Amino acid sequence: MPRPGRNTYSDQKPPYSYISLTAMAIQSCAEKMLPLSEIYKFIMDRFPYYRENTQRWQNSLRHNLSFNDCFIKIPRRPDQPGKGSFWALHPSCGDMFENGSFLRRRKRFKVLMAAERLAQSKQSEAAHYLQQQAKLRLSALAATGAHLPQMSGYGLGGLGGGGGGGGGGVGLLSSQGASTFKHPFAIENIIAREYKVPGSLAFSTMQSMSAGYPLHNQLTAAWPHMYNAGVIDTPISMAGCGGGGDYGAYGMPIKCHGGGGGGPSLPAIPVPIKPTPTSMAGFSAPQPQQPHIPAFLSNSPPSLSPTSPQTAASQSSPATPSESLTNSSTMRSVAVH
DNA sequence: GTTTGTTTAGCGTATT
DNA sequence: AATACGCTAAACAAAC
Repeated sequence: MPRPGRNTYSDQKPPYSYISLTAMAIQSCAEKMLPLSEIYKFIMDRFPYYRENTQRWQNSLRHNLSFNDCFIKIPRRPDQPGKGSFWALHPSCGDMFENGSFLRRRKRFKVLMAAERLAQSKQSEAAHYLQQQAKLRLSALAATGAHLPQMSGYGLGGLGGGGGGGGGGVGLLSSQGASTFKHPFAIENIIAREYKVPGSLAFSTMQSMSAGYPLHNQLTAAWPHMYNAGVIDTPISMAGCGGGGDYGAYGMPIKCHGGGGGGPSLPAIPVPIKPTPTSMAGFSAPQPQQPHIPAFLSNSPPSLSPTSPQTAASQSSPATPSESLTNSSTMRSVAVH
C-alpha cells in the first residue's frame, strides 16, 4: 500500500477504498451523515485525485453505498427538500478494517439479526442475550446521554475538554470514558495512523475499538422531540447539534444548519433501507424503544491527526435520523464476519 | 435533464 | 483453487 506524503496525496490515488473514503466523509460530519453530494465534495476537497474522472468514481461510490450494508440511507425530512437521502454508517461497521488496511476490508460487513444468529444456537441463550443487551443499553444511555453533547462519543467532546466524559464503568462503557472514543473511520484514526502508528499498533488500536458507535446518541440528539413526545421512548434526551456538536472530526467547526440548533424540524422517518435478508418474522425485538447500543464505548487512545484541518466537510443540514432506525432491523442487527 | 439510488456483471487482486 | 473483496461499467428507475 502506498504511503502518501504528508498532508497531501497530490494526484496519487489515495490508499483508501471507496468505502473508507465514504466512511471518512460521513465521520467528518458532525451529524455523522451526509448526502451524496457532500460525500463527493469531501472526497474531492481532500483528495485531488478524485477531482478527475468524477463520473467513474462517483458511480463506484454510489454502487458501494447501495451495495454495502455498512452504509445506511436516511431519508430527508419532508421540510428539507433536496436531492437524495443522507448516508450514515452502520453502527456495527466499526471493525471492518480490523486488519488495518483501508484498501481492503477484513471481511465484508453484513447485517444479520443478532437474535436470529443466537436462535440458531439456542433459544434460551438468545433470550438471555437480548435481556442483557436491553439492560446494557439502558445503562449505557443513562451513563452517557445525560451529559454528552451530541458528538462527544466521537472524541469531539475532547475538543473542549468537557463534553462527555460520562464515563465508564457501566456495562459497555470502558474505563476510558465515552468522550475519547473515535470511530475507526474518523479521519484522525484513518489518516493519523499513516504517520503516527506503526501498523501493528494501529491494528491493535483498531481492534480495541468496538464494533460500533453511538448512533443512537446522534439520533436522539437529532430528534429529541421524537423522544420527548413519546413517539420514541428513550431514557435520554440530548441537545441537538447546536449543543456542542459544532465540530467535525477534524476539529473544524461544522455548520449545523437547518434544524441544527432548533430550527423547526419535523423528522423524517428513516427507514431500514437494507432490510436484512433474513426477516424478523416470528421474532419480536426485546425492547423496541431501547436501541441497539454496540460496544462503542470501548475507546481507543486519542489520536491526533497530523493533517491540518482543511474543510469543514459538511454544511448540509441533514434530516435528523429517526429512532425508527434504531428500531429497525438494521439496528437490531449485528455485523457478521 | 440531472442527480440519486439500485442492481447486475465482469475483471483483477488478496486472502484462505 | 476457491473465495472474498474492490473497482469499474452499465442499465434502469425514481426523484428533483
